[in-house]
Amino acid sequence: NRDNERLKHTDSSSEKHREKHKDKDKERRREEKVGTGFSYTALKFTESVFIDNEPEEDNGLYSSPQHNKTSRRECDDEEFDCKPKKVKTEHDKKSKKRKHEYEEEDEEEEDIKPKKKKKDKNVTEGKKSKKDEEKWKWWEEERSTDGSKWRFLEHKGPVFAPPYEPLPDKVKFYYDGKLMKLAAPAEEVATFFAKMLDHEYTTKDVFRKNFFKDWRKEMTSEEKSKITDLNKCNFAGMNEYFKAQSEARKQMSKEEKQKIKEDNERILQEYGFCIMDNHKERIGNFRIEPPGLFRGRGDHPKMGMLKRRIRPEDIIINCSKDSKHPKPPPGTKWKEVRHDNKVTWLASWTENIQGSIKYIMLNPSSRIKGEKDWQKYETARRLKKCVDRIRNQYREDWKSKEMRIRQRAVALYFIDKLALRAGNEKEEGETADTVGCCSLRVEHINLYPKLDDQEYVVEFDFLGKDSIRYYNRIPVEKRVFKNLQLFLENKQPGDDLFDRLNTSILNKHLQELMDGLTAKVFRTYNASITLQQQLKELSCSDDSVPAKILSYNRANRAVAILCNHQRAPPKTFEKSMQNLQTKIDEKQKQLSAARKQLKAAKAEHKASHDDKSKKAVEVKRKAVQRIEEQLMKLQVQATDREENKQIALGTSKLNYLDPRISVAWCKKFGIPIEKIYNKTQREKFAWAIDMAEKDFEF
DNA sequence: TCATAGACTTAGAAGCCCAGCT
DNA sequence: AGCTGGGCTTCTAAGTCTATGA
Repeated sequence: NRDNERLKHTDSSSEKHREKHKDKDKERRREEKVGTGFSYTALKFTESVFIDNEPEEDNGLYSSPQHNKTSRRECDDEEFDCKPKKVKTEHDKKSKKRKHEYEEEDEEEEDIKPKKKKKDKNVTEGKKSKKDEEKWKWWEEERSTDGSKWRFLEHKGPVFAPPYEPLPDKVKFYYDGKLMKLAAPAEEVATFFAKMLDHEYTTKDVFRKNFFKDWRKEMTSEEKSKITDLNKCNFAGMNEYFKAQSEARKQMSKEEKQKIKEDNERILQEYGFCIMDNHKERIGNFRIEPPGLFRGRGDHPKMGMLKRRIRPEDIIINCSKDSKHPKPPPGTKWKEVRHDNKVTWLASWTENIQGSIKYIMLNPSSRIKGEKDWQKYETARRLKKCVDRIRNQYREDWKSKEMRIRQRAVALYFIDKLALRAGNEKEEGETADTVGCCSLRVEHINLYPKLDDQEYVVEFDFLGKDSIRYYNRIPVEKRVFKNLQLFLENKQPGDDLFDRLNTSILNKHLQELMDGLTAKVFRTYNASITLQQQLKELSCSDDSVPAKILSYNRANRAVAILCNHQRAPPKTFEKSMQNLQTKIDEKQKQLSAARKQLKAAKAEHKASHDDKSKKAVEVKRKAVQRIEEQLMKLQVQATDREENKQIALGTSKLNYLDPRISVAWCKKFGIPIEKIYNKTQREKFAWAIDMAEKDFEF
């Protein structure tokens, strides 16, 4: 039912509504709190009103959201848990996987310098320590229990964006038809715009307005007085210059390219790694974001604003006291150097568009990220154990006489059934207007008591994270439907659907249901359980390897659809599909030709019965078989690609699917892990690849 | 209790790069 | 040898959720 059409931008006609009523809502809530005793909504929830409206009909049976059919209800099952505080005991008791104890003191010096010489003899110096680090199995070691994230941290600080290089004089900029030479600051900002000329961003009103406002701030007073209208600016010369530059870069000789590559590699080796607790770890983003024009997604009110250049004076460095502190570039200072081992970042700065903090952190393959990731899936597995109880509970709560509890229960049902995000409140005017579950507004749903042959259908249509459209029509249980009707009463399109609920209330409730439970755990849980279920359903051990992989991708796709992970159809999609089809057609022709030959060979053999013709038949038979296989492979590829047109598998693979499910599947069906995880993914999921056996159950 | 700051995960797009083709 | 399509990597925005402090 899902309409895949993307819509990254809706008209904002509802905005005014929203603004108006948001205030009203808040007032209403406040009023109630202050304690006038009751509000109009509270009044409605007397028992009698309730019973009148809703005859009991709960038979206790329902098909659980998604496909999960676990019958286990116990939540206190003391299986392996990933929480640091519990690790010690559980490790000792339960985990057979952790192969050796971690002895802090002894290891202090060992691993910084590679010590395992045997295997590394023939490896070059640079690769030696890397090889060694790749093999570090942090998942077999103890975890800290005191909330500290590390004991030792040393790094060289971030790499700054290269300074601005003024344009050569031959590059012309015209204002109102007249040649103008800009001073460096204004010129730099102008180049940001000029580089984007082909992008549709630059045609948008908001973008242009924001850009122009910020650009003018960089101008000299003389420039400022002259340049008053963006429409009179001619950036074409600059634009061409940059195009020529990138063309020239492409045309560079092999040697030049090689040199650049080597330079990059050197920077990576110097700045791309840090030492955390005796291990060399890869840093995720060691380069500071260069200045440029802010590109928000969807209808962002701040698009086009100038993202200013970050200087050493903006940077806070985090490292251990007893480490070699990173040096700021000559003649500069850090904003601060601190030693906070309760956080994982190495450096941070405050960004000027939203005023939020940006961080330099480690790569997903690092221990610190991996542990957290592992823990995330363990929490989701704990949810699996008690999800039935929680589902029964929220179903009960649909009948509550308290409005806030009903809203909470219906919202939770959506989060569970549809894998919606929690939906924090956002500051208006600061970001694009997007919503999640708790922040849904009346205008985002439509109710259909009957639609086609289905009853109680809810239609969702809203922009979610990244302004990706969520569109779905889904039949719900009658009680949910009735509740929604109630929530909608006396509301305007811009009002909150769940006016008595926010993410903080919801998460507090979830925390009471299960330790560590928050809204997003449902997404992780439902994604992973769906993958496991789909894999079970779709895989067939008799299938060929490509067919099995198609099954895997389909299972992955089911999850991506559940989580609404969309992508813009690749620009070259149609063409590449056509190319593939041509290949298939050709292969088909080849096949029928080969079959004909086989037939002829058979006839020949029948007539002569000699050895030579028998061999010929065999040869032809083999050929037919080979071509059939090739054709099948192509057809599978085409199917896979077609089905994937607007669906992005990467996000779920990377963030929602317990990698142990995939690893176990590979082992069970004899698929090499490389077929489903590329190098980066294998690095990130090294822990899972190492520990999951074929019988792993999520 | 509430708003805000801070830390960290999740997200799609853009750009790069290289295998496989002509 | 050059071209090109597509996968991989990088980038950074946009979420979630917790901590903090008034």
